[in-house]
Amino acid sequence: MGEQERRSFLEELTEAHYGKGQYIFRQGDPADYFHIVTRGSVKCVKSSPEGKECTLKVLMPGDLFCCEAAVFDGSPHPGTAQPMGEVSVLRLSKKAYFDMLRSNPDAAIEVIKYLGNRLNEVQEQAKILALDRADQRLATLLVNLAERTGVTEAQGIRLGVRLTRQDMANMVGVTTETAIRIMARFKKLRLVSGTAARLVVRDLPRLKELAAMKPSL
Amino acid sequence: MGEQERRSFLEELTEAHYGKGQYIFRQGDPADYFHIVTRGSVKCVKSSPEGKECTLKVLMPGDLFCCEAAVFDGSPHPGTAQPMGEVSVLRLSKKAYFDMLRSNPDAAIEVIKYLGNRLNEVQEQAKILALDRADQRLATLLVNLAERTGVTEAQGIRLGVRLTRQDMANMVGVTTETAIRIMARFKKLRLVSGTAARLVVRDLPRLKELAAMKPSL
DNA sequence: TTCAAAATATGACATTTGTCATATTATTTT
DNA sequence: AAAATAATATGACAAATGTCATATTTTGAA
Repeated sequence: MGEQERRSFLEELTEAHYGKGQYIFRQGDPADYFHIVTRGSVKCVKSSPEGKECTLKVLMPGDLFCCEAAVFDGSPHPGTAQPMGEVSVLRLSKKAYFDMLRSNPDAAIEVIKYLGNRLNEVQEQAKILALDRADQRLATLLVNLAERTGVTEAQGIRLGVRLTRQDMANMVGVTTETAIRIMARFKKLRLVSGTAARLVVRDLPRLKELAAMKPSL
Repeated sequence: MGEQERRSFLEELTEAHYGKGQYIFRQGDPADYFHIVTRGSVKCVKSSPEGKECTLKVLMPGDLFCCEAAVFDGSPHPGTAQPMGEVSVLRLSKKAYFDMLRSNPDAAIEVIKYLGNRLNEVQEQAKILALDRADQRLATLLVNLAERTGVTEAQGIRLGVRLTRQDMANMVGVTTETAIRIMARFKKLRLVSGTAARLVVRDLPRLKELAAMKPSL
């Protein structure tokens, strides 16, 4: 890649900031940009015709969200991207993204790797939704978040994202009430503590067991 | 890409055939090849520690199955690839695949497009597993298969894949009994007819409605 | 601080789905 | 054709999860 080309990509790379209550894009919007999270976290949400919502993924800094299919074939965004607090993202126009991939095979391979990982991740998630009970799915979620975003503290691992029971419910495909009841059980068993703003995983190993176990506690 | 290079890729491209009862690869196997289906259909299956199974996707001719993450970072196959009847696949070694992507940006972009579409597909599937009832999920499955593999006949659209109720159950995350009961209901409503070897969708529009509808029939 | 809104909690009950047992019907194989 | 196997069917009951109502607590904003 020549200097010229590199400069032209950089010119098309802009940073955007979003806050609570805003949307980066919404389900059905035209897909004109390729995005990269640089600060904060972003929720990827899909909603059904009846208004029920499901959170597919929490993107962290470094994550791409391109909605590839949409960017390439001009179809609308299949879901909504919603900031969780203050967020910054880099945006690259469709054309610049495409040119970059064409002229930079290494970048293309990185994107392939990234998409491959995401694909595996979602397939694992689909398996869990298809086969596991609600409490197992919730345990799996807590384990993943603890490992991906957790900060070790005196009492356990504090999650790096603010998550209400409703958020968790949307991530594992249950109602808010069910999520609340299961979390109450987990709290009683000293597996977790705290709520939304300060959620702590106190017993990772037992949560992991529970995620793979038959009988519900 | 020079003639030399092209020839070297082709040299590494071999065709393999599989039949009923065999495996193309199994969950946990090392991932050494990139595959393309050329004939027949292939089931992608994941199983849980307790032995329950879930079918994530039926691959048709033209589909890639590379388990990208696995091919790139040397991790084991995250699932099993199982022929449904007689199947042919092209296999390309890891190294040849990688070289091909590096030297051929257009191919890399095609792979990115393909993976992007797959990602959307699985995310849609996850949404459905998270939010819809069993009968809606089954209706969605029948609609998709009718549109993807169906052949129009006098009585309706005949599916191009052999699918037992158990197969369907594994695809939508319910037990075999539940799939049987729901299919019995669909049959009574004249939405479908036939079993495994000869499954016919008789009323696509109503199945589509049902897939998006609140009350169960 | 005080008030309003959001989040968590809990009970009673309905619905959905799973489990297990057993029977019947198709399909393959011998 | 007969036997064996696989697939479909159905009932009775148990377990998981959803729904709706309402209360309490926590958090954030005026």
